[in-house]
Amino acid sequence: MESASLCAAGKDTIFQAATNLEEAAKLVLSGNQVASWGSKTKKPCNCTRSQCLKLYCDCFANGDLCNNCNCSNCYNNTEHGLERFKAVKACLDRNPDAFQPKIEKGKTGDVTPRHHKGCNCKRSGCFKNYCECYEAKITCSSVCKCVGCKNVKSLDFKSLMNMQCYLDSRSINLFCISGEVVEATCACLLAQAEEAEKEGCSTCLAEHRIIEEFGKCLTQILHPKV
DNA sequence: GAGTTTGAAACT
DNA sequence: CAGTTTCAAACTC
Repeated sequence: MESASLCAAGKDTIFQAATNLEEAAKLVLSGNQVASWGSKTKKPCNCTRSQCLKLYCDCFANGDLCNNCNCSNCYNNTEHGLERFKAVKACLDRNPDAFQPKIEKGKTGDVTPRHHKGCNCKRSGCFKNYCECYEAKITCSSVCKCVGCKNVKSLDFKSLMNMQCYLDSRSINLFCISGEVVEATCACLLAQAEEAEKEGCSTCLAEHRIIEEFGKCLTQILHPKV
């Protein structure tokens, strides 16, 4: 029984290693093609210490060879194929998804792309290019572990005016919603925030839940009987 | 352009 | 797996 499971585990390990090796070979080959074609326009890197063989290097992380970069002591080229292959394999051993795109398209029917791993920003508020989500021009999601996130969906003035046009057609004035309604809405949002805090949700997730709650409140205002 | 800040990746 | 270090890009002055 135990030896059987050990055997299965061994098989898995070998299979994973083989997969990584195959993936590494593919990446090395694709990199060679990019270098020889030289057609792909990409941002040049400026690496000095990583030899462009670690994921710190954008070229390497994207599976590209360095081409017209400003890097020094670069090994991410055809002359150092073996070193590059070893580096790719080492990355894949650490993380089999290391060379997968970080931004995944939303599931079928969901048009919102999101960061695969999410960000971990603490000081930028996810509102500067330090944040991988912000840099990719997408909002943070529930997979993010960021603190003080400002990179969330928000209503802009145009959306608000469009909403008012819709409400006008129904003789509802968004800007004249009674104090009672505002108070009730705030109470709902506060309750949602407290619940999120009690459940230990991340700031980002809590914000998402509050926004969702706000959406529900708006629906209630527009369709009081629903 | 030099120095600082930032967060991902790598390392321990 | 958490804490620390290294790294290169983003940012500020």
